[in-house]
Amino acid sequence: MQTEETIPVVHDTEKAILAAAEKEFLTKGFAGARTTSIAEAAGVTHAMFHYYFRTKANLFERIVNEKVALLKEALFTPIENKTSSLEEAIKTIIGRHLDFIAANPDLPRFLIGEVYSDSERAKVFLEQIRGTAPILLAALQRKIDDGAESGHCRKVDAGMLMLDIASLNIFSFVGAPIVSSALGYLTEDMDTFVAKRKEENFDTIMRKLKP
Amino acid sequence: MQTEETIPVVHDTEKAILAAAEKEFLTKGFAGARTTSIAEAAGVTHAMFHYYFRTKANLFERIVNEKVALLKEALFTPIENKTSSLEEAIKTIIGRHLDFIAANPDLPRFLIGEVYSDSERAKVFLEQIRGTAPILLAALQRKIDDGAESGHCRKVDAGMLMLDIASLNIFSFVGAPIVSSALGYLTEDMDTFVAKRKEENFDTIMRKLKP
DNA sequence: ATTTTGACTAACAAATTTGTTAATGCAAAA
DNA sequence: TTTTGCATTAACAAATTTGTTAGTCAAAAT
Repeated sequence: MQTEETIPVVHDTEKAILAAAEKEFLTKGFAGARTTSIAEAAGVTHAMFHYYFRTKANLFERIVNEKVALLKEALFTPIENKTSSLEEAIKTIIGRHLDFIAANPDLPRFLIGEVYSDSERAKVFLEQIRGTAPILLAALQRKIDDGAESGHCRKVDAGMLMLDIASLNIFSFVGAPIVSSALGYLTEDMDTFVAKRKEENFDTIMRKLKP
Repeated sequence: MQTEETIPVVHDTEKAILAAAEKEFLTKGFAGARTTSIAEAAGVTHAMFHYYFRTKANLFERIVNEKVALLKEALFTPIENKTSSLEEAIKTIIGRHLDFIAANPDLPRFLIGEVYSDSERAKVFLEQIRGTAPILLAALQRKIDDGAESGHCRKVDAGMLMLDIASLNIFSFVGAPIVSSALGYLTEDMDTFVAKRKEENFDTIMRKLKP
């Protein structure tokens, strides 16, 4: 039995707590999360929580940072490609955004809730947004202006367009429990729904751009 | 001094607690709200909270019910008017919705958060939605189908269109702190912003409907 | 062989938070 | 005038929740 696992397996306790905490925080928010519940879900003593992460606020901050880094990476990778058309650029932005949300369906609601209820705690998030969003917006505005000059599209404000895109993409998930209660369909599998919304939202935005 | 206030002025304590609780619950959610903070904000002893409302859950439920009734009244008043065109109907729906959100800017985030974090507590909300939304949707679908037959618009799904409308309207407010961080404008006064978005969203939806 | 190190537990402690209760004062009814 | 009922307070109680600490145990280092 010494063939497998000669490599030290160490403790997965820390990872278990991290995973449990992520779920607890994302679904219940900081105020609603209980360190005892996290420990219990991780299958360890609650003292272990403090042993590894000291305080609740500590672990919370760590998880927020991790998630924000993920978001930043997914969304704010430049689409500067000179050859790509405005249409392709928008398709890329919508696609990336929607795929990311589908992979992290609890994140939008979580960030919205935390940013509002405590401007201090999720400050990192706003800082990251403020730091990187203008770059993406400037690039998009340039493409729109170019398109407008050659008569291919209307000259719309890139910021407002991004607000439209964000609204359409995010609310499909954030409002899901409410919408699926009002309508019936949405209970169909998520992949189909995401694919449908991706096309739908892209169409909506392109129609808004047409002269 | 007996000229004024011969009418019994009774206690405004109850009202003060109600007002403070509404603010606390709407901004912090059930988990984040503290009964002591509510009492303090209302300027009364925290025992008064329990004297008038027994439990935290009690008062919470009462406020949710009140808000949901308000929402229902604002949104689900029929637009059945036979004479009105599809365009007018949509303008009415968007206008009503956006005005209501502007008057209750914390409500969407609150409902979304509570519905998700505790499906039991804000159950009333989902029940109201399920009861009344289909009526509005059916009426809207009829108008769309009529318009499509006479070639005035595309035959789109009323549910999906409502999801678009809800997304565009709600997220303008829910995402406000985030968006205003990414962009600068939005710090201008709310009325101007609401008026702008109302037009903008109406335009977006009408473009989606055009053949 | 013994010392040390790190993961871990159980028990405790402190603070917060919700809820209760007995006592007080006061205004209207009896 | 007495009594009744209601709003209010202060103090207490119970439960929850976060955080600490002294000590155990096993494995690695010396």
